[in-house]
Amino acid sequence: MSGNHRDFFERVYELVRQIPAGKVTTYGHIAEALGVRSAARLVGWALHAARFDASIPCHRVVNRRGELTGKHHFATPTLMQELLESEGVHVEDDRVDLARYLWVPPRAEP
DNA sequence: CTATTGACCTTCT
DNA sequence: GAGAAGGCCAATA
Repeated sequence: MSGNHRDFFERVYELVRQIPAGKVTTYGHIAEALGVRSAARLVGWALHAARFDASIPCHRVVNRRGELTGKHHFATPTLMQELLESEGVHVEDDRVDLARYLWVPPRAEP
């Protein structure tokens, strides 16, 4: 459906909300799904502003290498890993196996 | 108001 | 192969 012409941030929020439990996505894929793969930084900023929003599983978003780069921004540096493992995502060395847990978001409007 | 930074990624040298 | 720079938008100082 159409009609989702909102701010870039809200688009990221909706996409992150659609991430199924036990899966993780990357900033680049979110940015690319929004049609702006160069704006991967904005995704990080969007999540940074969404860290106070418990409705947004920002812990399911990792960088291109699957590293939990934003774990330090959580309430506790281990909260991110705890949440991921709690959902069945095995975290090793602050990293997740993208080949196994990588979830590709549906491409939004072009 | 301008300048700098920021949970990143891609491409060039 | 490794390193450096650029690019995107927003928030903060």
